[in-house]
Amino acid sequence: MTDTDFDQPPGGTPGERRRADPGSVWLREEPARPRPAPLSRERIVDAAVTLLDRHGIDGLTMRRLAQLLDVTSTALYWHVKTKEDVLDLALDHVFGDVPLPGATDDWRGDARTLVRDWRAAMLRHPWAPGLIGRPMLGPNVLARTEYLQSALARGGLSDPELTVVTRTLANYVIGAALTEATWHRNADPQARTQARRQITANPAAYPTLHSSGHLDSTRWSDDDLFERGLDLILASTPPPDGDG
Amino acid sequence: MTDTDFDQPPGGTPGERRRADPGSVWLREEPARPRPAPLSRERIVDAAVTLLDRHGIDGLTMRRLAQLLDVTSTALYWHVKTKEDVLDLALDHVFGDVPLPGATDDWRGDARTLVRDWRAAMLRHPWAPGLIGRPMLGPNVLARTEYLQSALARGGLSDPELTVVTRTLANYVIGAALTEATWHRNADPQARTQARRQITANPAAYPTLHSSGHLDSTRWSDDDLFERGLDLILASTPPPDGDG
DNA sequence: AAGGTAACTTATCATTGTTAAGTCAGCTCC
DNA sequence: GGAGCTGACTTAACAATGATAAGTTACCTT
Repeated sequence: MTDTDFDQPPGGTPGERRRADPGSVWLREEPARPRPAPLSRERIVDAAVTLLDRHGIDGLTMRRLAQLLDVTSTALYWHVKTKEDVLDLALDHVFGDVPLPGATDDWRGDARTLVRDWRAAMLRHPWAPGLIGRPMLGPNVLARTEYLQSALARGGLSDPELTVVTRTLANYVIGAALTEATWHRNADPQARTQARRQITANPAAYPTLHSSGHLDSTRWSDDDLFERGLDLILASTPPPDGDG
Repeated sequence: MTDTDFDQPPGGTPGERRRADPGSVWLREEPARPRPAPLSRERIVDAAVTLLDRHGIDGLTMRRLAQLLDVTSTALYWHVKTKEDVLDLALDHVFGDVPLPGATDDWRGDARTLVRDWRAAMLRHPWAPGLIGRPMLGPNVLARTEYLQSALARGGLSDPELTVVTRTLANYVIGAALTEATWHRNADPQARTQARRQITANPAAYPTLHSSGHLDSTRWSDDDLFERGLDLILASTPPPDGDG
């Protein structure tokens, strides 16, 4: 919490347009940037993401956000109706980072790449998974889901299985990102080790977890586990010569 | 938000031990319950769950919680260190509701039952999935994970696959509960239909989603889809005569 | 009866999201 | 070219919230 970027020395606020007492004309600097940048909704979202990345979900307050933009907090409400709007926009912004490459012959590879990037985007902004829990209907999300499902459709999936696999993949990536981000967010890299101690402490209560090295990040890499889980789901898709 | 159980008429607070001005002895009711119930950590958690079920995550404030227990808000801090503690305990409480039946011969059925109940417990308390995002290390969670993994181990899974399948199932159920609870929480049953309109509105942008009836709850039942997704993951486990 | 301590209550804060009302530049319109 | 409108802010202020510090009371022990 003791960080820069707010709590700046009260004498400062560098290149701003403070009203103050005018004094002599000669001492007044010419209004080089009387309106440095018009403060758009986009700039607000960018700043919000920056702040969220730096200080987590609790670190985003309207006042800090405003301060980062060199504006009063109430100015934000001109461009945005509520703080929840900011969060919604920030979340959608994250999904916009997931690339939508062109479809190739390898439909399975296309699906895998999308899901992989999906997870990566969320892990780059560990606060994002925690925000899922409101209707994710941004055009960015829908577009990615469309891409995913169309790839699966190219693979021969149809009617009920198509929806099942699409949803399963989506649920899988959300769940994985959410749990991984939880560890990621506790900046303390020892947090997980500490957690694991709970299991190693009494192996009698958790015999299987103990011997399988559950939560043991030295034994299992999250990336590997995710990829293998992905294989597991995609492997169940019909072989190339499926009917339909 | 205009609901009962707070906003009770200011004259009321029925059977409480208000100090007030003593007045005549005869008018004072005898102290039938001077300490109605000692207010344990358990009672706090129970009340918190009640409040969360009724008013969602934003409806839980320390003051309302206290009011429901007929106590001042600061009294809670004697039994609990912070509000986050209350949330952690409430979340763990939910997982405690997932039954842990004895292991049967049908290990696949055991795993399926556990995961199914896991999801059901979260959907019974739609605020719960939103709270995942803190180190879920309560003994209840660990016990259920142990049960799940031991069932899979009985099925012949070992070393890397065991961890992969366990995690995949956990991620799947978390993701499913989270997204489903999102719809569930918007009490408006039309919300989803309204959301779907976004797809049906321009089928050109979302051809596959459109023709597959994505989000169409009249076409797909969430329960069915979940069960099929579960089949999909469990089907990839080795056949009965696998090596090991 | 004395004293100690568990279990509260009464005051009180700082922080937060948000609204209402003022200000001020730049533009249009007569 | 001044009047007035409006977009884009600022200043002031509020109610709600999580939390702390300092009382206060009931009960239990000695």
